[in-house]
Amino acid sequence: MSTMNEDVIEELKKIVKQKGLKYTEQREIVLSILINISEHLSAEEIYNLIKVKYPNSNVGIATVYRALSFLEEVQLINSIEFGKDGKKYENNTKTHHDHLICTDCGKIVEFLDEEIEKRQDRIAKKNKFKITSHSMQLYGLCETCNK
Amino acid sequence: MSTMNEDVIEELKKIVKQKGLKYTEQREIVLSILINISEHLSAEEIYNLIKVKYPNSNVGIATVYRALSFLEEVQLINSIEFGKDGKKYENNTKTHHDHLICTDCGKIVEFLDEEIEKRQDRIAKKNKFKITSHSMQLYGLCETCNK
DNA sequence: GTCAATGCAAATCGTTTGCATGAAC
DNA sequence: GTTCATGCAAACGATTTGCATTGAC
Repeated sequence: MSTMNEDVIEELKKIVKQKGLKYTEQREIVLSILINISEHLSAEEIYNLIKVKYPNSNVGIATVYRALSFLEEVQLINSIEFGKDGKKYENNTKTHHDHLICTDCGKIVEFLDEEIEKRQDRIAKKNKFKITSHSMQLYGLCETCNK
Repeated sequence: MSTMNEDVIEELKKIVKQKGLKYTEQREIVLSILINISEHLSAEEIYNLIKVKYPNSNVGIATVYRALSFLEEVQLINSIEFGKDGKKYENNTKTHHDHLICTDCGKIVEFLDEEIEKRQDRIAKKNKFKITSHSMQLYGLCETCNK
């Protein structure tokens, strides 16, 4: 385990204590899965990974959903709506970015365009909206699948 | 009924015939609903509207879903993923646009920013993706809900 | 008459909930 | 010991499917 990962776990402990809640192995496991993988995972994929990586633990799918909601609420992870592929989660240590998604093989490329971000803010302002989040996905075929 | 609406119905008849399929009242009703309303509707909202507007017809919810898939496939309508609000449909007579969505009252503002569109294409090209579609939603609070 | 399209009910998928039990504090 | 979190199974909402029937051609 890297130092960074332990930091996030410490952060979780702090938040849980501060909220007067209880620190459980299950929440730590769900967070660990997302910290140690760079992919975007669905709740079910996380559940399956837990069964592989922590075979001695007994974590129910409902607990995975509950842990994910909690972790998102306290901003330790993010969720992204991947259209027909449903909701996926990623850890929140990375900076904001959007996604380029191959509809054939599922490959995902992350990108960030400052100018687009600025223009989004401008559009919101023009329409008197206070933006809380945005979601932008470009769907298409990656180089390999386009042959 | 305006001339434009009848045009779209004619288009549907043409497509159905060309594909060797059958022209049914149900498909026409679903398309009519979307043509005559400027809102974004879910499958269930369309189903309920049919019961109100065409009380003598007997259209099942399954047929609504099947008609929507078909109409989207032949590009007469579009669907948009509205995050937690699910999938919604709109007719395809309008030009491409994105959405600004109020998470409180559900208000939707459509917008188009040429520069953003251009930059999206550029990002795709740089990553050797062939874009087929994109989805961009800005979520936030509208003026009224932000008070 | 043929074959696609329909209505209905059952099935499915992803997610949430109620509740009795177990674990953290 | 109290209270929160869990596992399990049942419930849920949205969508899909199987199948016998109907309707377009």
